[in-house]
Amino acid sequence: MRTKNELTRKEEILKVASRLFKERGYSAVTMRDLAFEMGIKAASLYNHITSKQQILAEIIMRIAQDFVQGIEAIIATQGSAETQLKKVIAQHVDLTVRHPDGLAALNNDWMHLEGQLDDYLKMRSDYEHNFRIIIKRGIAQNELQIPNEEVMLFSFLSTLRNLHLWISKKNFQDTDALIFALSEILLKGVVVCK
Amino acid sequence: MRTKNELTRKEEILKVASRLFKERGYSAVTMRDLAFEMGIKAASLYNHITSKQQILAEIIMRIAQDFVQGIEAIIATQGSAETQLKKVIAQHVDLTVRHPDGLAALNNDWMHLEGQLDDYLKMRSDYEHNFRIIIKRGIAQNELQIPNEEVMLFSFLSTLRNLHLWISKKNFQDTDALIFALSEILLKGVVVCK
DNA sequence: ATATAAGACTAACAATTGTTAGTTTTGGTA
DNA sequence: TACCAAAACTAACAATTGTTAGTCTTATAT
Repeated sequence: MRTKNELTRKEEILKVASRLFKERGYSAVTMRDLAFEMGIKAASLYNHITSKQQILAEIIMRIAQDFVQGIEAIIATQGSAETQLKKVIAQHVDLTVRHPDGLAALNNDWMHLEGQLDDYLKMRSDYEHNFRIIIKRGIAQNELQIPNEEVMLFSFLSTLRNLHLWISKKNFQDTDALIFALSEILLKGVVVCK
Repeated sequence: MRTKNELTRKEEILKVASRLFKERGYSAVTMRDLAFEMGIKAASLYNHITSKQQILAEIIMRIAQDFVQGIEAIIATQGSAETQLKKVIAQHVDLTVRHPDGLAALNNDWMHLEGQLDDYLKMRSDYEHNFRIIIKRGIAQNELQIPNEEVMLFSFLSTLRNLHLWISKKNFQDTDALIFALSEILLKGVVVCK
């Protein structure tokens, strides 16, 4: 029971911390804020975690790992570039649905990582590298038609990285519908095809 | 000369503050950090500004006003929905080029506004309201073909709001080229039209 | 040259920060 | 029941926070 409860309580802290980091940002959340939301005193947090910094690192690095592993799996499949891009979109939606608050922290507070900042930056550039591979293959095979690869990468990632602002909001119901709409809008645009 | 210098010095503070807020976020920047970057002591800042909070508010509200006024002017023109959307894109690029750091602060730190938070939120929802008007008109006139209006709004705004991450970066040269590429990608998508 | 005011400075404040040490409470197991 | 460890507590710390009060410096306009 020791191990099980320890994990549970620590996970609870990470969950509450994610929400607070999303609402106010890492720097504006104090250990006393976090403790209050947990219904305990600040000093008690340290029975479960070792530092505020560790909380942030754990929230961010777990999710970052999921993304990197995910896109590597997608690259390994044999689909067309369009199919792979749809899978990337679906992965972003899926991970955002599962960790909406954590993704906000990842997006907004990664620069407050200390010991693991370099690791994070490496993972991010690996991810973008794999994204570019998909794009380049699509262009080479005449599947994609893009005026500027980097602008496309930026545009896609801007939308996908901010999904947490949309999900965990008022009228979000259907994951599959969101994936479909996003795929259509990102891949096929919005103006009527002439 | 009094007024002129006062403005200049204060503007200098706002400019340096914008950069620091972009790099670390409002809460993580101390008045001593800001003063150090200005080459003076923290207390001296208060000869030019009244509080840290006022710095943030001034940075954000000025830019927010530009956006609201800009989209109202665009709505007032007679162009097609596609033309108006291109103007919205161009406006985002233009304002981001002029205030890249300020836009980061606006995006990331608006929740730390105190007295003017409600004003800001009203301006943001006004802006989105006007954006929706353009979209709805385009749909009504069969110019736009969209599976989900709200997802399209979200996708556009995610990209446009994060332009500061792209601009003020390595290889950015040509504003017009960026506007063109963004318009193509956002409006016409990336897959080859069948 | 001198008056003036803009704008820098030093020193200090009360509050808040993350964290530690040491102690008590709690609840399940022997 | 007695024990034990998990997990809460109180109290305190050194550092840092935004800000104020009061003083000195500097440069320009008379």
